[in-house]
Amino acid sequence: MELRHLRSFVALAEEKHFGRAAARLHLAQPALSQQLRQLEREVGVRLVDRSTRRVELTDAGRLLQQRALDVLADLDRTTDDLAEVAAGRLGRVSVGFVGTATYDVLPRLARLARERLPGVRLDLRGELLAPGLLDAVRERSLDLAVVRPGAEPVDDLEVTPLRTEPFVAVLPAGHPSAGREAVDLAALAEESLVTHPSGHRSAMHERVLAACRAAGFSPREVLEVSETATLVVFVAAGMGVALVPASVQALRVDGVAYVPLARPETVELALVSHPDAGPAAAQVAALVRAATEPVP
Amino acid sequence: MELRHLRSFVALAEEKHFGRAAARLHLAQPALSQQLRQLEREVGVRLVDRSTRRVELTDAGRLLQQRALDVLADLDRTTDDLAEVAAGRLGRVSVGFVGTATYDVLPRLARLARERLPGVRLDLRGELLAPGLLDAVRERSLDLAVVRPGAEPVDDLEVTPLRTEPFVAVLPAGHPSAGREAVDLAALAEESLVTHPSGHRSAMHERVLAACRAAGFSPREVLEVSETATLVVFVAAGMGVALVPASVQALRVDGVAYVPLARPETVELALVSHPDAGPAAAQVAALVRAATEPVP
DNA sequence: TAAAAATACTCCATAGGTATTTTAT
DNA sequence: ATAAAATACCTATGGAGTATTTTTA
Repeated sequence: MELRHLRSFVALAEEKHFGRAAARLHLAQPALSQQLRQLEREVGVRLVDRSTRRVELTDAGRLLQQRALDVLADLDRTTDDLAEVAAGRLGRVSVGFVGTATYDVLPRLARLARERLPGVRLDLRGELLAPGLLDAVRERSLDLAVVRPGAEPVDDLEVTPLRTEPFVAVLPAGHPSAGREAVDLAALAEESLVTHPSGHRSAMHERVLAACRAAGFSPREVLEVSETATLVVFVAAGMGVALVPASVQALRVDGVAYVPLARPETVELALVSHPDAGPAAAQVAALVRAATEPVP
Repeated sequence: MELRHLRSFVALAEEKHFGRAAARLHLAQPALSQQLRQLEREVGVRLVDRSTRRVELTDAGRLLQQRALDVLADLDRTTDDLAEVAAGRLGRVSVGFVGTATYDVLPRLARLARERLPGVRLDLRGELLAPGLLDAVRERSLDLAVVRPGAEPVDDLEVTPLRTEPFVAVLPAGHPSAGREAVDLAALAEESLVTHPSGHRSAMHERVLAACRAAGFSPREVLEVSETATLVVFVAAGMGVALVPASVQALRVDGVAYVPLARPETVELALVSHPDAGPAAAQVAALVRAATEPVP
C-alpha cells in the first residue's frame, strides 16, 4: 500500500465516479481503476461496489475513507510542523542558569519566549553550578547554559559573551554605608564576607576574593553558601556583607541594601551552547541575548 | 511523499546506520540514501545529521519519526479492521421490529449479538409499523426489519420467513375462559376486541379479523391501539379481549391470561433486508434467524 | 444505446541495483 | 586506513497513458 492508493481512494470515495476522480487526481481513468484493484487486492476486501452506472462504497470502504482522511491530514499537519521545527518555532529547549543569573535573566527570558516563541516548550533550571552546567551541555541534557565564564577556556562548546556587569555590595539595612551613593570596597575590609562556594564549584568565589585583593585586603572571615537567594538572606540576617553582580539586585529582600562600588569591579556573563544544537535552541539563544542586552 | 519513504525513514531512525537499515528494508544502501534525500527535499527540512561515522536525527527528524510510526501503526490497525468489517464482525447495524416482535425477538437478538458479535454496534428499534419498516430498509435508513408479511409481495427487497406461530387469546384474569387449556375463538364472539390499527398501518388488524371470520363471526366492537404493550394493558383493564401471536406472551402483565386457541390460526414472521446490505447486516440477519429458531 | 468501468497493450519514468568515489575518523 | 555515506550510471519493473471492449440501466 502506498499513499497514492489512499489519495486516489479518497478522491474516488468523494466523487463516486472514476472519470471525475481521475481528473481531479490528474490521472487517466484506467490508472485509477488499477489502483483501486491493487488496493482491494492488498487489503483483501472489496471497498467499492461498482457497475457502469453506480459507484458506492462498501462498509469497509467507508471505514477506509475515514482512516485514510485521518492519515493524510496527519501527514499534512506533520509537514507543516516539520517546517516549524526547522525554523526553531516548535520544539523543546532546556536552559540552565548559574545562581547569579537566576533572578534576572531567567525571568526575562521566560517572558520573551512566551511572547515570541509560543510553540517552544522551555525547560528553565536556575541556581545551578557552572562546571555541572558545562557537562550537561556537552552530554546534551541541556541545550543552553548561562554561566559566569571561569579561568580556563572551553573550546568544545560555543561560548558567546552576553554582558559585563559591575559588582555591587550587599549590606544589611543597618550598615553605616547602606543608602550611600557608593561604597569603597576597602571600607568593608573588617566585615565578615558571605560568598558562593569555594573550590571549583562556583566561579563567583574567586572573582569576589580577587576584587578584595585588588582593594588591598583579604576578608577576615568568609561564610560560604551555595544559593544566591540564601546569600542575600544571610546578609539581611546580619551575618556579614557580600559582593554580587549588579543583576542580582532584581532579588529584593527586606533588610538588605545594594550599594555600587566606588571603583567598580566587573564579572562577565556568557551563553554556552552545543555546536550542533537544534534550530529551536538557536532561537532561544537569540532571546537570551535579547534578554541581556540593556545592562541594568 | 510515499509510505515507502516513511517506512525507510523509520528503519533508518531506529538503526542509525544506512547499511543496516537498508538490509532490514531489503534495499541496497544507495536506494536508502536516495529515498532520504527525496524525503528531505520534499519536506524542505534536514531530517538526519550524517557523516560517514555518525547518523543522528535532527529535531525535525525526531518529530517525523514519531508521526511516521503513528501513521504506519494506524494503517496496520486499519488493515486489520477492514478484514473485521468485511467479515461482518465490526460495524453498525440497525434493525427495526414490528410491535409483536418487540418483546420476544428483539431481546433475544440483543443478547445473542452481545455474545457473538461484540464488535457490531446494534441499533434496535421496536414497536414500528410494517410499511414504514419496508420503506426504511429501501432507503437504507434501516439495515434489517422484522415484520409480519402482508398480503402484497415485496420483490425489491430480500424477504426470508422466520417462523410461523399460532395466535393466542389475550383475556382479562377474571374472564371465564382464563386459565383454561384452550379457548374456542367462537366463544369470544360477543366480546369487545382490542386490535392493532386498521388501514394499511399494521398487518395484524386484518389477520385478526380474518381469524374471527374463519371462526364464523365478526366482532361486535373493535378498539384500536397502536402499541402492543398498550393493547395488552387495555385487556388487563377489562376493555376487551385480543388475539396476538404466541411470542407476545413474553410480555407478562398482571391481570392478563394468554390462552391458546382450540383451532389454531397462525401468523408469519419474516426478516426483510436490502439486497446489498453489508456483511455485518448479514451476520446479524443470521442471528435473527437463530433467535427465532425454537418456536416457543 | 450511451455512459462508464474494465481490459489490453505500450511506453517511459523512476525506483532500485552495481560500481565507484568521497569523506571523516 | 577504513568504514560508511554519497555519487554515477544502468536496468527493469510497473505505473500511467491510449485504444478498445464490456457492461448495465
